[in-house]
Amino acid sequence: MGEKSVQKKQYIVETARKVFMEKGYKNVTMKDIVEACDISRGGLYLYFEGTAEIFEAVLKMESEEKDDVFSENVTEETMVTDILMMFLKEQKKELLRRKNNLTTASYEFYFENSKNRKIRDEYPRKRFEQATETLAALIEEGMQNGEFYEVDAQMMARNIMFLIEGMKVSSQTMGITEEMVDQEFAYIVQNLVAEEE
Amino acid sequence: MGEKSVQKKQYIVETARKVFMEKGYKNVTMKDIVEACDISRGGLYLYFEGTAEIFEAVLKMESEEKDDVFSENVTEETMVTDILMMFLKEQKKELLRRKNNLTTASYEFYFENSKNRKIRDEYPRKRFEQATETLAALIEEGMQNGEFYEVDAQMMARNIMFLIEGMKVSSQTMGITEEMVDQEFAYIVQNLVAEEE
Amino acid sequence: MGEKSVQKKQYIVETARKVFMEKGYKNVTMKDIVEACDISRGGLYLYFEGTAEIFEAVLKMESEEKDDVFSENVTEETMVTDILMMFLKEQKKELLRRKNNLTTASYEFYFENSKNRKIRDEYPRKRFEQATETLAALIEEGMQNGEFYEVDAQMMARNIMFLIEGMKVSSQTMGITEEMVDQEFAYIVQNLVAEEE
Amino acid sequence: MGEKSVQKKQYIVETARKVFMEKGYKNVTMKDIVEACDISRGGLYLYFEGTAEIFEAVLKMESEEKDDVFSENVTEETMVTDILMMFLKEQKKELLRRKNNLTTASYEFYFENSKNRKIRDEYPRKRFEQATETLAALIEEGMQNGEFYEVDAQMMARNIMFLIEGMKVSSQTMGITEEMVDQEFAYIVQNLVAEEE
DNA sequence: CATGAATGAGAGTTCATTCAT
DNA sequence: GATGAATGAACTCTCATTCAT
Repeated sequence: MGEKSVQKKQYIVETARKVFMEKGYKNVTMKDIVEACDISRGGLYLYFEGTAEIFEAVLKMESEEKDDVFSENVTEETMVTDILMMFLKEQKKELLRRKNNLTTASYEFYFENSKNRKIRDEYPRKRFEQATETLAALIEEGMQNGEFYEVDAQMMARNIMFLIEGMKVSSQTMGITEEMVDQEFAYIVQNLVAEEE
Repeated sequence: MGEKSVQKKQYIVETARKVFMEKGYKNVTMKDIVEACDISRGGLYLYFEGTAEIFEAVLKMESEEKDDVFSENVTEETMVTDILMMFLKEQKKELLRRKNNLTTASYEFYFENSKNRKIRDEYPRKRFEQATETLAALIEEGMQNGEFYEVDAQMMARNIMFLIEGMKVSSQTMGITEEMVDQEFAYIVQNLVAEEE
Repeated sequence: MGEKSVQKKQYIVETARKVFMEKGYKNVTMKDIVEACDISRGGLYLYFEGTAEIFEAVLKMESEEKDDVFSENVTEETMVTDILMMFLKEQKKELLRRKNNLTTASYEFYFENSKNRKIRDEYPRKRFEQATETLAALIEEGMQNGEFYEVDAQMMARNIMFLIEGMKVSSQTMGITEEMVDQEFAYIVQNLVAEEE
Repeated sequence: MGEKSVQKKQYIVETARKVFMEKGYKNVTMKDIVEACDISRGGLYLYFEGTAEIFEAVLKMESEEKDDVFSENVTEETMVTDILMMFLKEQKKELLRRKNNLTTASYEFYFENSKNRKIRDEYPRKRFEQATETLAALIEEGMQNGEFYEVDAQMMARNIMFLIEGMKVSSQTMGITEEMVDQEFAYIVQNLVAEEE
């Protein structure tokens, strides 16, 4: 595949991403994507075999682009508590974002492929585990420099991740308010950050 | 609709329930249900206008049948801690049940109807809020008789529910192990139940 | 068929008539009539084999009930011109009646059965010929007592009937105004009635 | 839609036209047209959304193809009376044509859409008014050069059109004979054309 | 006579996928 | 590579008609 083809593929993935954000995963047809991309029906099939493959490409792009809040804007001296705060702020933003949100589509895709080990391991699990690891490391660090209480870092990290996952899915089903997010996040911080005296 | 019809409607809902457990919500067609019920195409339409209506009937049935763990097997003298344990055990059972599981279908249905206030309020929100209320009342009681630490009961209840929600959705996407459930639930108990001395 | 059955059949025909006025002929299903009559599906089939038979019964009823403007309110001394005027007035009323109008349904029924000699002869042709005959007789009479010009009565009658037929169908397709009807009828009268001097 | 598609669309319209002539409007299904055209089910939907759209295309084609008897075969010196005769002859041919006749289908279509202003104005009304205008202009001309009696041209034209409309619909319901047409047309001519002396 | 649940044929419509150009 | 017309399978939904009660 030449240079040009790579660009076109990239273009399709980016355009399809918007469609998935709008309509979820299962509601999107090849026709929808063809129309959004303004390319030919046959043309799309030259690059992708179906919506599943396209959505996987979207997920791959997402995970590559993902800004790592833990590495950005962070210098040696940044306090661990501040990094945690930034992480939570970022999560809050995502939780409350109504549009430009790939959450529903992703869940639908994961459900559809829950028996496909490759997909399951590569996307939802990987995402969850990586975040958990990073968070655990952060907590560890916070504990070491006395910012955080002594806890089981791994355990705590996973707990936070499940909590966020629960809020994320709830935001797509029953809806959640900013107040609810704030309360939950305050609870996390309160259980973690040692009060300065 | 006569006596007989009510029975048949009930039969359809029960049969459809199995189909939804097997295939999720969006993958199920009227044809699937017709075949599962072994009735005629037109016959099904006498009772339901489409899969959405059938699924709603399934949800309604579910919520009516739902065994209330808080009220069963509970006498005046049962310790609050034990009731909590029973609740968590029940949740664990549901979280780990691979088959006979309406979770995926429910999420798909909620996603599909997330902009439909009636559905959103009547099912996912109601379910969440009722469970939260009951749990909060339980925590309150545990606090009063000294079994539980002093916490913000409402807050704690919601936190637990989001956690369970997170685990529930994770069980359908990346999968979770019994060990993970045990750890999380242990964490909950540890944060709540005052150790006897 | 007993007394009671005759009444029920009559009731069905009358009710169906309203449905046909509302929806035309081809758009009406057995279901529509069952619902309008509030009887059982099977019950309707005891009396009629299908919509065609019902509509024929409606037509039969119509032709029996039809008030004969030529015989009502007419005494020996009534002027022929006045009878003509009454006839035209009656036609005008029918032409302009938007609702309670069986015209469209009738045409649809006639079209459907245009190759059925029995239907064709019994309804549209009979209706047309009877009206033509009566009109011709009237014109004849008018000519004899000097109220009307000398014309070919048969010819003139048929001409008038075709004209009315044209306006009738036009009223159901492109629509016609009261003014148009008045002009056409004035033209008829002017060609027929000798001016008194 | 490319060159090729335009041809195919044209082909569909022409083929469908025959089907409508055969079966009327309401009796024709997409399947009928698919089979007549010998194309695939889905293929037809690439060009038309339903029978209504196809029939409208047929009507459009008809009105574009319509040979204008007033402009053909007419030189400066042709007598107005002769043009009128040609017009009536043309009408007669149409009235008596049993097959290849779109009349029934058109009426059915107009009935179905009688509340749709766009359709009503664009087809039955336009057709009627245009014909009336042309006829009125012809009569006017005939009056000016002394071929016709002095009459209200507009009035007369409309009268003739309603008469023809009445015969047209009658030909589809009760049926009409050549003799009847001749008599009516003779009557028209007699009322219009001044006898040469 | 009367009921109304049940049937199954058939219409409408949409989509993934192919293939000649 | 790219196009977009074409296909046909699959689904939704509605009705006329039957039949056990």
